[in-house]
Amino acid sequence: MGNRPVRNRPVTIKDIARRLGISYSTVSRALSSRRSHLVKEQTRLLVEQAAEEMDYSPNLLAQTFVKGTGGVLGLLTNRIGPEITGRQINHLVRIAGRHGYQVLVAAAAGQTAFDLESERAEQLTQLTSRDVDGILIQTIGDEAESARIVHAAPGELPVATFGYAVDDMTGVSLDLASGIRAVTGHLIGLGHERICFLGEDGIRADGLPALGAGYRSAMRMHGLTPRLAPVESARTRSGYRLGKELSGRYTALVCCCDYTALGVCRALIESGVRVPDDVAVTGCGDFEVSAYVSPSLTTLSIPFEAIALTAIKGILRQLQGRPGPRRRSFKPHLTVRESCGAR
Amino acid sequence: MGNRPVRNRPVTIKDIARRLGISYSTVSRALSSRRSHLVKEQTRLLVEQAAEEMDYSPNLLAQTFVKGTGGVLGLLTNRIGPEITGRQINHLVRIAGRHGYQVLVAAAAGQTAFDLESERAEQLTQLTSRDVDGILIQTIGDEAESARIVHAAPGELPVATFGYAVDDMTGVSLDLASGIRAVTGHLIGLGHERICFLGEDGIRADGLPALGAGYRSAMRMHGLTPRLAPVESARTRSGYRLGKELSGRYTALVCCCDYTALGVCRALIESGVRVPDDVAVTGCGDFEVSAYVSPSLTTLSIPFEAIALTAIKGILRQLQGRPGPRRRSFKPHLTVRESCGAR
DNA sequence: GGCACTTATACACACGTGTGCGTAAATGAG
DNA sequence: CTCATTTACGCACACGTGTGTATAAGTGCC
Repeated sequence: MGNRPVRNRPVTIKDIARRLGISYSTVSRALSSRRSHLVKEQTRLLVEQAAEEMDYSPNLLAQTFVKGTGGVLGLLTNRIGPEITGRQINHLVRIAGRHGYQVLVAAAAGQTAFDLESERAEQLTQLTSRDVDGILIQTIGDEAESARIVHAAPGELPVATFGYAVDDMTGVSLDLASGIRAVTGHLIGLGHERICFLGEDGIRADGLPALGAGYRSAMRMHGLTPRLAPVESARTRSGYRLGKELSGRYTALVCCCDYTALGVCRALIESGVRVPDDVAVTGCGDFEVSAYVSPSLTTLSIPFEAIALTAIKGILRQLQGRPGPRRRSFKPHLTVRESCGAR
Repeated sequence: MGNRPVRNRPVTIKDIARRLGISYSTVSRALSSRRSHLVKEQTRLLVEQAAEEMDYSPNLLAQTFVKGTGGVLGLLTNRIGPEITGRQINHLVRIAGRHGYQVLVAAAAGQTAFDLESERAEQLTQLTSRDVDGILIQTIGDEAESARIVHAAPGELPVATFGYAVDDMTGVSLDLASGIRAVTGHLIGLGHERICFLGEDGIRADGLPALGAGYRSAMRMHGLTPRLAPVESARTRSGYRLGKELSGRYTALVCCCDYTALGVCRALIESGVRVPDDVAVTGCGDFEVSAYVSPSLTTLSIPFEAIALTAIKGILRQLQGRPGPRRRSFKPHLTVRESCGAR
């Protein structure tokens, strides 16, 4: 890190004031004050014209500094699959932009779980110390960090989580457990009994781990013994490997991610196992391609865009002075296609 | 909007100074100055201990304000496919985070092309007026805005474009034209003559429009007449529609995007056309699923992560005072799989 | 034309931090 | 013990903008 970089300083309101021979507070009022009676109409016009000519643009950093508000939302992402995270960032940025906000993205890339937690806390304080107007927190996949997050997020700063519910904070949660129960139930209804779940075996009842829990509860409800195959990551490659191993041992495979499912399908097909005739496969997420692959994928449709929109609405609501936690839960929707053999 | 939000003010160096009965400039030096001889070791320890106890964290906004540098990179995205943009944002955020930077993302969502250009300019000045340390500009797909971008980006602020080359600015470009020539040439080598390109018909020789240009040049080189089918967007749905229309009129379809290609494949298969036996299909991008669908997709592999890394390296280089434009070009790599019938 | 009153502008301080410079304290040498 | 030198700290200003308050200028009224 070197010293202050030398750049051609942009014009400030002081420059405008100097040129017009007036004080810069007058310029400030002329440009920013809504109550027009504080500055003479003629002066305002002069100032605006000069600002235009001198190509003035306000220093948003200074404005944020003094006003404590500056049109930026913070976003703390989570290390789940890059596709989901990337897609969510994209949605959030677009929606925020529509409301006049830019998005400051912080990512924690810790190696160990502990590193990751403390890194997330660190990133959060960085966001707050930059005086963002609100913070969006993606909460899926990591364990037990909610308390720390809540603690790190200071009192009145608008915060919205999206992923699983965190205590009584404003946020958007996704009921993955009920969704995966629906998927599993659907397969059972089709006559399957040897059904395996491919994903991480979660304890907690929400977030990504909820998938495993939901699967187990559905199996037990029908008197079937649950079988879980742990997956390294929610990627195609990982599903492919698992598909090679599991080939032929089950009649149905419930995957924690569409990419996992697609990898599995490929592996099965290469091994001469037919999908869905020999083995049914389901995914989770309903990615863009999932309706167009062959066989098309039976999966859980997740309203990613609605979730992003609702999270941002939650922030905006708090910014408008309507506080109080406001929780909203989305249910994923079972989309039946070819890969489960139901049609 | 609204007045300054009331929050529990975080502790400042003044609070520490008050508690210790010393001046706050001493506190500032104790906490930030690298040259240890400016403050007594004992004082430094006292200050650090107090800071720890009071849970002090520096106001990054104020630091940025006074130093002109604050660990934030700006990113101006482009409205190409949400998948590519999302993925690139994800890469950039992760890599930037690894170097201690957060990323401030600005998105322009203009409806008309003109709106979009002026919005991009607006977003750019917003980024600079927030004193970001550097700006990453995604340049793919839009026309003729390079001049405006260059103009809007002030003198010495480190800037790196990625996408196509912009004048003599530091950046990363992607030679899509040569890539698509390789794809087209490969199909011609397989004996195809009735080859259609599915994408936008570009004039400019770089960026996404370069795909059309590259295709045409390859066709002409072999004495074949180019045929172009315009695509609405680089999405599966759009490819699917086109696939229904074109079914059977060509022996090979060169698509501008993997998603387009997958949509096309689906449409063809539904119509009873076999891929690759009856029609060869190729994509562009080599997305995560493309190796795992059936038939697996012959496509152009684009080193998205390397591009992101190189762009950020370009910014860091300038920040370390090694200026001067530094251009780097990547060539996409032809990845032959099943959908073209070559294996 | 003087007084009360409105209006438009200037002055000064604030936001939190960094830093050049002056100065008091501490230290050294003679 | 005195003077020169180093060391550690405080003062004051800066970054660019917003805003409360004092004040000068303008206006109306009798």
